[in-house]
Amino acid sequence: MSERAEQKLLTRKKLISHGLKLSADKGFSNISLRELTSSVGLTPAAFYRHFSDMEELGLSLLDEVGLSLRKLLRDARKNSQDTSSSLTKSSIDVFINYVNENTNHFRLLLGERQGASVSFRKAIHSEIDRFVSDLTEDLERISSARNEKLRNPSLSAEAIVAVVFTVGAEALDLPKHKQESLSLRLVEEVNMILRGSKAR
Amino acid sequence: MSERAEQKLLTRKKLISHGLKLSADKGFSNISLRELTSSVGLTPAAFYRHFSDMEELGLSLLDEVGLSLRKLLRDARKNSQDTSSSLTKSSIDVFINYVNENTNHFRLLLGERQGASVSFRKAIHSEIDRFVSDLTEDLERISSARNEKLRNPSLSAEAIVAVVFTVGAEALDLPKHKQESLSLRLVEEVNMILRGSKAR
DNA sequence: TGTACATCAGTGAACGCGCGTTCACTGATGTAC
DNA sequence: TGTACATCAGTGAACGCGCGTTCACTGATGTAC
Repeated sequence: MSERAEQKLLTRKKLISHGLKLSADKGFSNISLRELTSSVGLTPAAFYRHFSDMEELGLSLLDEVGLSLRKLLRDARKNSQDTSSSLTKSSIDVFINYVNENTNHFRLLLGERQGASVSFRKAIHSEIDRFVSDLTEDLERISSARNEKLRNPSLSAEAIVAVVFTVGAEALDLPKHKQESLSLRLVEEVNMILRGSKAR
Repeated sequence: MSERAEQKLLTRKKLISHGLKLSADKGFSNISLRELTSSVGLTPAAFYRHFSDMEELGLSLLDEVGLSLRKLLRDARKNSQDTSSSLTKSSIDVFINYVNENTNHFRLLLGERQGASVSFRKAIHSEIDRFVSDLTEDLERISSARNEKLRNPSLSAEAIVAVVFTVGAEALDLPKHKQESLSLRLVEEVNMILRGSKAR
Protein backbone atom coordinates (compact mmCIF):
# COMPACT_ATOMS: atom_id res chain seq x y z
CA MET A 1 0.00 0.00 0.00
CA SER A 2 1.23 3.44 -0.85
CA GLU A 3 2.45 5.73 1.85
CA ARG A 4 -0.44 8.06 1.25
CA ALA A 5 -3.04 5.30 1.55
CA GLU A 6 -1.43 4.07 4.74
CA GLN A 7 -1.58 7.52 6.24
CA LYS A 8 -5.21 7.87 5.25
CA LEU A 9 -6.15 4.55 6.80
CA LEU A 10 -4.37 5.53 9.97
CA THR A 11 -6.35 8.75 10.21
CA ARG A 12 -9.57 6.83 9.59
CA LYS A 13 -8.72 4.47 12.41
CA LYS A 14 -8.05 7.40 14.69
CA LEU A 15 -11.45 8.83 13.87
CA ILE A 16 -13.06 5.51 14.72
CA SER A 17 -11.23 4.97 17.98
CA HIS A 18 -11.75 8.52 19.18
CA GLY A 19 -15.39 8.20 18.14
CA LEU A 20 -15.77 5.14 20.35
CA LYS A 21 -14.06 6.88 23.23
CA LEU A 22 -16.19 9.98 23.02
CA SER A 23 -19.44 8.07 22.60
CA ALA A 24 -18.66 6.05 25.71
CA ASP A 25 -18.32 9.28 27.67
CA LYS A 26 -21.39 11.11 26.44
CA GLY A 27 -23.30 8.96 23.99
CA PHE A 28 -22.67 8.85 20.29
CA SER A 29 -25.52 11.19 19.39
CA ASN A 30 -24.05 13.87 21.64
CA ILE A 31 -20.68 14.04 19.87
CA SER A 32 -20.15 16.87 17.43
CA LEU A 33 -18.10 16.54 14.29
CA ARG A 34 -15.90 19.42 15.41
CA GLU A 35 -15.31 17.87 18.80
CA LEU A 36 -14.28 14.60 17.20
CA THR A 37 -11.91 16.05 14.63
CA SER A 38 -10.27 18.32 17.17
CA SER A 39 -9.72 15.37 19.53
CA VAL A 40 -7.91 13.63 16.67
CA GLY A 41 -6.00 16.80 15.77
CA LEU A 42 -7.64 17.56 12.44
CA THR A 43 -9.61 20.47 11.04
CA PRO A 44 -13.35 19.84 10.78
CA ALA A 45 -13.26 19.80 7.00
CA ALA A 46 -10.81 16.87 6.96
CA PHE A 47 -13.57 14.66 8.32
CA TYR A 48 -15.24 14.62 4.91
CA ARG A 49 -12.26 12.89 3.33
CA HIS A 50 -13.27 9.81 5.34
CA PHE A 51 -17.01 9.84 6.01
CA SER A 52 -19.91 11.66 4.42
CA ASP A 53 -21.41 12.52 7.79
CA MET A 54 -21.52 11.43 11.44
CA GLU A 55 -24.15 8.82 10.74
CA GLU A 56 -21.83 7.00 8.36
CA LEU A 57 -19.12 7.04 11.01
CA GLY A 58 -21.62 5.68 13.52
CA LEU A 59 -22.48 2.71 11.33
CA SER A 60 -18.76 1.94 11.01
CA LEU A 61 -18.44 2.00 14.78
CA LEU A 62 -21.31 -0.46 15.09
CA ASP A 63 -19.71 -2.80 12.59
CA GLU A 64 -16.49 -2.84 14.50
CA VAL A 65 -18.13 -3.35 17.88
CA GLY A 66 -20.51 -6.07 16.78
CA LEU A 67 -17.85 -8.10 15.07
CA SER A 68 -15.38 -8.09 17.93
CA LEU A 69 -17.91 -8.77 20.66
CA ARG A 70 -19.62 -11.64 18.87
CA LYS A 71 -16.36 -13.32 18.07
CA LEU A 72 -15.20 -13.09 21.63
CA LEU A 73 -18.38 -14.46 23.17
CA ARG A 74 -18.62 -17.23 20.66
CA ASP A 75 -15.07 -18.42 21.26
CA ALA A 76 -15.63 -18.30 24.97
CA ARG A 77 -18.60 -20.62 24.72
CA LYS A 78 -17.04 -22.91 22.14
CA ASN A 79 -13.83 -23.56 24.01
CA SER A 80 -15.51 -24.43 27.21
CA GLN A 81 -16.10 -28.14 27.86
CA ASP A 82 -17.53 -27.66 31.30
CA THR A 83 -20.70 -28.71 33.01
CA SER A 84 -23.83 -26.66 32.56
CA SER A 85 -23.59 -24.26 35.45
CA SER A 86 -19.89 -23.61 35.22
CA LEU A 87 -20.25 -23.11 31.49
CA THR A 88 -22.73 -20.38 32.27
CA LYS A 89 -20.44 -18.91 34.87
CA SER A 90 -17.38 -18.85 32.68
CA SER A 91 -19.24 -17.38 29.70
CA ILE A 92 -20.61 -14.68 31.90
CA ASP A 93 -17.23 -13.95 33.44
CA VAL A 94 -15.82 -13.52 29.96
CA PHE A 95 -18.69 -11.21 29.16
CA ILE A 96 -18.34 -9.06 32.29
CA ASN A 97 -14.64 -8.89 31.65
CA TYR A 98 -15.26 -7.75 28.12
CA VAL A 99 -17.68 -5.11 29.35
CA ASN A 100 -15.00 -3.82 31.67
CA GLU A 101 -12.26 -3.69 29.09
CA ASN A 102 -14.37 -2.47 26.19
CA THR A 103 -16.74 -0.13 27.93
CA ASN A 104 -16.65 2.04 24.83
CA HIS A 105 -17.96 -0.68 22.57
CA PHE A 106 -20.64 -1.73 24.94
CA ARG A 107 -21.98 1.71 25.69
CA LEU A 108 -22.37 2.40 22.01
CA LEU A 109 -24.44 -0.71 21.51
CA LEU A 110 -26.65 -0.06 24.53
CA GLY A 111 -26.80 3.69 24.43
CA GLU A 112 -28.04 4.00 20.88
CA ARG A 113 -30.63 1.22 20.96
CA GLN A 114 -33.23 3.97 21.17
CA GLY A 115 -31.08 6.49 19.31
CA ALA A 116 -32.44 9.14 17.04
CA SER A 117 -31.85 7.66 13.62
CA VAL A 118 -33.92 4.81 12.26
CA SER A 119 -31.08 3.23 10.29
CA PHE A 120 -29.00 3.30 13.43
CA ARG A 121 -31.67 1.52 15.43
CA LYS A 122 -32.03 -1.07 12.71
CA ALA A 123 -28.29 -1.68 12.60
CA ILE A 124 -28.18 -2.21 16.35
CA HIS A 125 -31.16 -4.50 16.41
CA SER A 126 -29.65 -6.63 13.72
CA GLU A 127 -26.38 -6.81 15.67
CA ILE A 128 -28.34 -8.00 18.67
CA ASP A 129 -30.27 -10.48 16.53
CA ARG A 130 -26.97 -11.94 15.47
CA PHE A 131 -26.04 -12.43 19.11
CA VAL A 132 -29.33 -14.20 19.64
CA SER A 133 -28.90 -16.56 16.71
CA ASP A 134 -25.30 -17.36 17.65
CA LEU A 135 -26.48 -18.22 21.12
CA THR A 136 -29.43 -20.23 19.81
CA GLU A 137 -27.05 -22.38 17.80
CA ASP A 138 -24.80 -22.93 20.77
CA LEU A 139 -27.70 -23.84 23.01
CA GLU A 140 -28.88 -26.41 20.49
CA ARG A 141 -25.41 -27.88 20.08
CA ILE A 142 -24.73 -28.11 23.78
CA SER A 143 -28.11 -29.50 24.74
CA SER A 144 -28.11 -32.16 22.06
CA ALA A 145 -24.61 -33.21 23.12
CA ARG A 146 -26.13 -33.85 26.53
CA ASN A 147 -29.24 -35.56 25.28
CA GLU A 148 -31.39 -32.82 26.67
CA LYS A 149 -34.11 -31.12 24.74
CA LEU A 150 -35.02 -27.45 24.93
CA ARG A 151 -38.58 -26.33 24.36
CA ASN A 152 -37.64 -23.40 22.24
CA PRO A 153 -33.96 -22.56 22.01
CA SER A 154 -34.40 -19.26 20.21
CA LEU A 155 -36.77 -17.93 22.85
CA SER A 156 -34.32 -18.97 25.54
CA ALA A 157 -31.52 -17.25 23.71
CA GLU A 158 -33.55 -14.09 23.32
CA ALA A 159 -34.39 -13.99 27.02
CA ILE A 160 -30.79 -14.62 28.00
CA VAL A 161 -29.46 -11.88 25.76
CA ALA A 162 -32.07 -9.47 27.14
CA VAL A 163 -31.09 -10.24 30.73
CA VAL A 164 -27.36 -10.21 30.11
CA PHE A 165 -27.44 -6.90 28.26
CA THR A 166 -29.68 -5.27 30.82
CA VAL A 167 -27.50 -6.29 33.71
CA GLY A 168 -24.37 -5.53 31.70
CA ALA A 169 -25.63 -1.98 31.29
CA GLU A 170 -25.94 -1.68 35.04
CA ALA A 171 -22.39 -2.90 35.48
CA LEU A 172 -21.10 0.08 33.53
CA ASP A 173 -21.96 2.48 36.32
CA LEU A 174 -20.64 0.35 39.18
CA PRO A 175 -17.20 0.18 40.78
CA LYS A 176 -15.38 -3.05 40.06
CA HIS A 177 -15.79 -4.61 43.46
CA LYS A 178 -19.56 -4.37 43.22
CA GLN A 179 -19.57 -6.04 39.85
CA GLU A 180 -18.68 -9.36 41.43
CA SER A 181 -22.08 -9.72 43.05
CA LEU A 182 -23.76 -8.51 39.88
CA SER A 183 -22.01 -11.23 37.98
CA LEU A 184 -23.25 -13.84 40.47
CA ARG A 185 -26.81 -12.57 40.15
CA LEU A 186 -26.51 -12.74 36.40
CA VAL A 187 -25.35 -16.35 36.53
CA GLU A 188 -28.33 -17.24 38.70
CA GLU A 189 -30.76 -15.55 36.38
CA VAL A 190 -29.37 -17.21 33.28
CA ASN A 191 -29.51 -20.59 34.99
CA MET A 192 -33.11 -19.90 35.89
CA ILE A 193 -33.92 -19.34 32.26
CA LEU A 194 -32.05 -22.46 31.18
CA ARG A 195 -33.84 -24.53 33.80
CA GLY A 196 -37.20 -23.22 32.69
CA SER A 197 -36.46 -23.86 29.07
CA LYS A 198 -35.79 -27.58 29.39
CA ALA A 199 -38.54 -29.71 27.94
CA ARG A 200 -39.56 -32.43 30.31
CA MET B 1 -56.56 28.41 43.49
CA SER B 2 -56.12 31.85 41.99
CA GLU B 3 -56.66 32.36 38.31
CA ARG B 4 -53.02 33.19 37.85
CA ALA B 5 -51.88 30.01 39.59
CA GLU B 6 -54.26 27.92 37.51
CA GLN B 7 -52.92 29.41 34.32
CA LYS B 8 -49.37 28.78 35.42
CA LEU B 9 -50.08 25.15 36.24
CA LEU B 10 -51.74 24.72 32.88
CA THR B 11 -48.65 26.03 31.10
CA ARG B 12 -46.46 23.75 33.16
CA LYS B 13 -48.58 20.77 32.16
CA LYS B 14 -48.31 21.79 28.52
CA LEU B 15 -44.54 21.88 28.82
CA ILE B 16 -44.56 18.41 30.30
CA SER B 17 -46.91 16.87 27.75
CA HIS B 18 -45.15 18.45 24.80
CA GLY B 19 -41.85 17.36 26.32
CA LEU B 20 -43.05 13.76 26.39
CA LYS B 21 -44.31 13.98 22.85
CA LEU B 22 -41.09 15.41 21.49
CA SER B 23 -38.88 13.00 23.40
CA ALA B 24 -40.84 10.10 21.97
CA ASP B 25 -40.09 11.35 18.48
CA LYS B 26 -36.41 12.08 18.83
CA GLY B 27 -35.22 11.23 22.30
CA PHE B 28 -35.30 13.58 25.24
CA SER B 29 -31.66 14.60 25.00
CA ASN B 30 -32.21 15.76 21.44
CA ILE B 31 -34.92 18.28 22.30
CA SER B 32 -33.91 21.90 22.51
CA LEU B 33 -35.44 24.35 24.93
CA ARG B 34 -36.40 26.62 22.04
CA GLU B 35 -38.05 23.81 20.14
CA LEU B 36 -40.10 22.85 23.19
CA THR B 37 -41.29 26.34 24.08
CA SER B 38 -42.19 27.14 20.49
CA SER B 39 -44.22 23.92 20.24
CA VAL B 40 -46.16 25.08 23.29
CA GLY B 41 -46.47 28.61 21.91
CA LEU B 42 -44.21 30.40 24.36
CA THR B 43 -41.06 32.47 24.06
CA PRO B 44 -37.90 30.65 25.14
CA ALA B 45 -37.49 32.85 28.17
CA ALA B 46 -40.87 31.81 29.58
CA PHE B 47 -39.47 28.33 30.18
CA TYR B 48 -37.49 29.63 33.15
CA ARG B 49 -40.68 30.53 35.01
CA HIS B 50 -41.30 26.77 35.35
CA PHE B 51 -38.01 24.91 35.31
CA SER B 52 -34.42 25.92 35.91
CA ASP B 53 -33.19 23.94 32.92
CA MET B 54 -34.06 21.02 30.66
CA GLU B 55 -32.64 18.52 33.12
CA GLU B 56 -35.15 19.57 35.75
CA LEU B 57 -37.96 19.17 33.24
CA GLY B 58 -36.60 15.72 32.36
CA LEU B 59 -36.74 14.57 35.96
CA SER B 60 -40.36 15.75 36.15
CA LEU B 61 -41.16 13.71 33.07
CA LEU B 62 -39.61 10.64 34.65
CA ASP B 63 -41.66 11.11 37.79
CA GLU B 64 -44.86 11.28 35.84
CA VAL B 65 -44.07 8.29 33.66
CA GLY B 66 -42.88 6.06 36.46
CA LEU B 67 -45.89 6.72 38.64
CA SER B 68 -48.51 6.09 36.00
CA LEU B 69 -46.88 2.99 34.57
CA ARG B 70 -46.27 1.31 37.90
CA LYS B 71 -49.81 1.95 39.06
CA LEU B 72 -51.26 0.51 35.90
CA LEU B 73 -49.18 -2.66 35.92
CA ARG B 74 -49.75 -3.23 39.57
CA ASP B 75 -53.52 -2.95 39.29
CA ALA B 76 -53.52 -5.27 36.33
CA ARG B 77 -51.74 -7.95 38.30
CA LYS B 78 -53.72 -7.41 41.48
CA ASN B 79 -57.15 -7.65 39.93
CA SER B 80 -56.45 -10.80 38.06
CA GLN B 81 -57.55 -14.03 39.78
CA ASP B 82 -56.54 -16.29 36.97
CA THR B 83 -54.36 -19.34 36.69
CA SER B 84 -50.66 -18.93 36.28
CA SER B 85 -50.29 -18.82 32.53
CA SER B 86 -53.31 -16.67 31.82
CA LEU B 87 -52.25 -14.32 34.58
CA THR B 88 -49.00 -13.89 32.70
CA LYS B 89 -50.82 -13.42 29.44
CA SER B 90 -53.25 -10.84 30.72
CA SER B 91 -50.54 -8.85 32.52
CA ILE B 92 -48.51 -8.79 29.37
CA ASP B 93 -51.47 -7.77 27.23
CA VAL B 94 -52.06 -4.88 29.58
CA PHE B 95 -48.43 -3.98 29.27
CA ILE B 96 -48.29 -4.15 25.46
CA ASN B 97 -51.46 -2.12 25.35
CA TYR B 98 -49.92 0.46 27.62
CA VAL B 99 -46.83 0.59 25.44
CA ASN B 100 -49.03 1.29 22.43
CA GLU B 101 -51.08 3.99 24.04
CA ASN B 102 -48.27 5.64 25.96
CA THR B 103 -45.42 5.30 23.54
CA ASN B 104 -44.17 8.65 24.75
CA HIS B 105 -43.79 7.51 28.33
CA PHE B 106 -42.14 4.31 27.41
CA ARG B 107 -39.62 5.73 24.99
CA LEU B 108 -38.46 8.18 27.59
CA LEU B 109 -37.81 5.44 30.10
CA LEU B 110 -35.97 3.25 27.60
CA GLY B 111 -34.28 5.88 25.52
CA GLU B 112 -32.56 7.63 28.36
CA ARG B 113 -31.37 4.58 30.27
CA GLN B 114 -27.92 5.33 28.88
CA GLY B 115 -28.57 9.06 28.61
CA ALA B 116 -25.91 11.65 29.08
CA SER B 117 -26.59 12.84 32.59
CA VAL B 118 -25.70 10.81 35.64
CA SER B 119 -28.64 12.01 37.73
CA PHE B 120 -30.92 11.08 34.87
CA ARG B 121 -29.53 7.59 34.69
CA LYS B 122 -29.89 7.19 38.43
CA ALA B 123 -33.50 8.37 38.32
CA ILE B 124 -34.33 5.85 35.62
CA HIS B 125 -32.58 3.00 37.33
CA SER B 126 -34.46 3.69 40.52
CA GLU B 127 -37.75 3.77 38.62
CA ILE B 128 -36.89 0.38 37.19
CA ASP B 129 -35.88 -0.89 40.59
CA ARG B 130 -39.31 0.06 41.83
CA PHE B 131 -40.87 -2.03 39.09
CA VAL B 132 -38.70 -4.91 40.14
CA SER B 133 -39.66 -4.70 43.80
CA ASP B 134 -43.35 -4.32 43.00
CA LEU B 135 -43.14 -7.43 40.90
CA THR B 136 -41.13 -9.29 43.53
CA GLU B 137 -43.87 -8.65 46.06
CA ASP B 138 -46.54 -9.84 43.68
CA LEU B 139 -44.63 -12.97 42.83
CA GLU B 140 -44.26 -13.79 46.50
CA ARG B 141 -47.93 -13.15 47.20
CA ILE B 142 -49.17 -15.18 44.29
CA SER B 143 -46.84 -18.11 44.78
CA SER B 144 -47.55 -18.42 48.48
CA ALA B 145 -51.29 -18.33 47.75
CA ARG B 146 -50.69 -21.39 45.60
CA ASN B 147 -48.40 -23.13 48.03
CA GLU B 148 -45.54 -22.93 45.61
CA LYS B 149 -42.12 -21.75 46.55
CA LEU B 150 -39.82 -19.65 44.40
CA ARG B 151 -36.04 -20.01 44.69
CA ASN B 152 -35.39 -16.33 44.55
CA PRO B 153 -38.35 -14.09 43.75
CA SER B 154 -36.32 -10.91 43.35
CA LEU B 155 -34.01 -12.47 40.78
CA SER B 156 -37.03 -13.77 38.88
CA ALA B 157 -38.58 -10.34 38.97
CA GLU B 158 -35.39 -8.75 37.72
CA ALA B 159 -35.11 -11.15 34.83
CA ILE B 160 -38.75 -10.68 33.90
CA VAL B 161 -38.49 -6.92 33.92
CA ALA B 162 -35.36 -7.10 31.76
CA VAL B 163 -37.04 -9.32 29.20
CA VAL B 164 -40.31 -7.41 29.15
CA PHE B 165 -38.62 -4.04 28.73
CA THR B 166 -36.29 -5.30 26.03
CA VAL B 167 -39.07 -6.81 23.99
CA GLY B 168 -41.31 -3.83 24.72
CA ALA B 169 -38.66 -1.61 23.18
CA GLU B 170 -38.77 -3.71 20.03
CA ALA B 171 -42.53 -3.36 19.88
CA LEU B 172 -42.19 0.38 19.55
CA ASP B 173 -40.82 0.11 16.02
CA LEU B 174 -43.28 -2.51 14.79
CA PRO B 175 -46.68 -2.13 13.11
CA LYS B 176 -49.55 -3.23 15.31
CA HIS B 177 -50.32 -6.47 13.54
CA LYS B 178 -46.78 -7.72 14.12
CA GLN B 179 -46.98 -6.92 17.81
CA GLU B 180 -49.39 -9.79 18.34
CA SER B 181 -46.69 -12.39 17.72
CA LEU B 182 -44.23 -10.40 19.80
CA SER B 183 -46.65 -10.49 22.67
CA LEU B 184 -46.97 -14.27 22.37
CA ARG B 185 -43.20 -14.65 22.38
CA LEU B 186 -43.01 -12.48 25.45
CA VAL B 187 -45.57 -14.61 27.29
CA GLU B 188 -43.56 -17.72 26.48
CA GLU B 189 -40.34 -16.16 27.70
CA VAL B 190 -41.85 -14.98 30.96
CA ASN B 191 -43.36 -18.39 31.57
CA MET B 192 -39.97 -19.91 30.95
CA ILE B 193 -38.49 -17.76 33.65
CA LEU B 194 -41.30 -18.54 36.06
CA ARG B 195 -40.93 -22.25 35.42
CA GLY B 196 -37.20 -22.08 36.01
CA SER B 197 -37.62 -20.13 39.20
CA LYS B 198 -39.81 -22.64 41.02
CA ALA B 199 -38.02 -24.42 43.78
CA ARG B 200 -38.59 -28.14 43.56
C1' DT C 1 -67.41 49.27 45.29
C1' DG C 2 -63.37 52.01 43.80
C1' DT C 3 -58.58 53.27 43.86
C1' DA C 4 -53.59 52.72 44.25
C1' DC C 5 -49.97 49.69 44.45
C1' DA C 6 -47.67 44.87 44.16
C1' DT C 7 -46.96 40.65 41.92
C1' DC C 8 -45.35 37.92 38.36
C1' DA C 9 -46.18 34.88 33.83
C1' DG C 10 -44.91 35.84 29.64
C1' DT C 11 -42.42 39.13 26.02
C1' DG C 12 -38.99 40.44 22.70
C1' DA C 13 -34.53 41.81 21.78
C1' DA C 14 -29.92 40.93 22.35
C1' DC C 15 -25.59 38.28 23.52
C1' DG C 16 -21.90 35.15 22.46
C1' DC C 17 -21.15 30.34 21.08
C1' DG C 18 -20.37 25.99 18.77
C1' DC C 19 -22.33 23.81 15.14
C1' DG C 20 -22.13 21.45 10.06
C1' DT C 21 -20.81 22.44 5.60
C1' DT C 22 -18.45 24.89 1.47
C1' DC C 23 -14.56 26.28 -0.85
C1' DA C 24 -10.29 27.57 -2.91
C1' DC C 25 -5.86 26.46 -1.30
C1' DT C 26 -1.29 23.94 -0.19
C1' DG C 27 2.22 20.89 -0.35
C1' DA C 28 3.71 16.19 0.14
C1' DT C 29 3.27 11.86 -2.36
C1' DG C 30 2.71 9.38 -6.64
C1' DT C 31 3.29 8.65 -11.70
C1' DA C 32 4.79 8.99 -16.57
C1' DC C 33 8.43 9.74 -19.49
C1' DT D 1 17.99 9.24 -12.08
C1' DG D 2 15.68 13.66 -13.09
C1' DT D 3 11.86 16.45 -14.51
C1' DA D 4 7.11 17.86 -15.19
C1' DC D 5 2.57 17.09 -14.09
C1' DA D 6 -1.40 14.80 -11.39
C1' DT D 7 -3.44 13.42 -7.20
C1' DC D 8 -5.50 14.23 -2.97
C1' DA D 9 -5.38 14.38 2.51
C1' DG D 10 -5.57 18.01 5.13
C1' DT D 11 -5.97 23.45 5.77
C1' DG D 12 -8.06 27.69 7.18
C1' DA D 13 -11.40 31.02 6.50
C1' DA D 14 -16.01 31.94 5.90
C1' DC D 15 -21.13 31.17 5.89
C1' DG D 16 -25.60 31.08 8.06
C1' DC D 17 -28.05 28.82 11.85
C1' DG D 18 -30.19 27.44 16.14
C1' DC D 19 -28.79 27.22 20.61
C1' DG D 20 -29.24 28.61 26.02
C1' DT D 21 -29.39 32.44 28.82
C1' DT D 22 -29.93 37.55 30.37
C1' DC D 23 -32.57 41.46 30.84
C1' DA D 24 -35.61 45.31 31.17
C1' DC D 25 -40.29 45.38 29.95
C1' DT D 26 -45.60 44.85 29.88
C1' DG D 27 -50.00 44.21 31.29
C1' DA D 28 -53.32 41.23 33.42
C1' DT D 29 -54.34 39.45 38.00
C1' DG D 30 -54.25 39.97 42.95
C1' DT D 31 -54.37 42.63 47.35
C1' DA D 32 -54.94 46.34 50.84
C1' DC D 33 -57.53 50.05 52.25
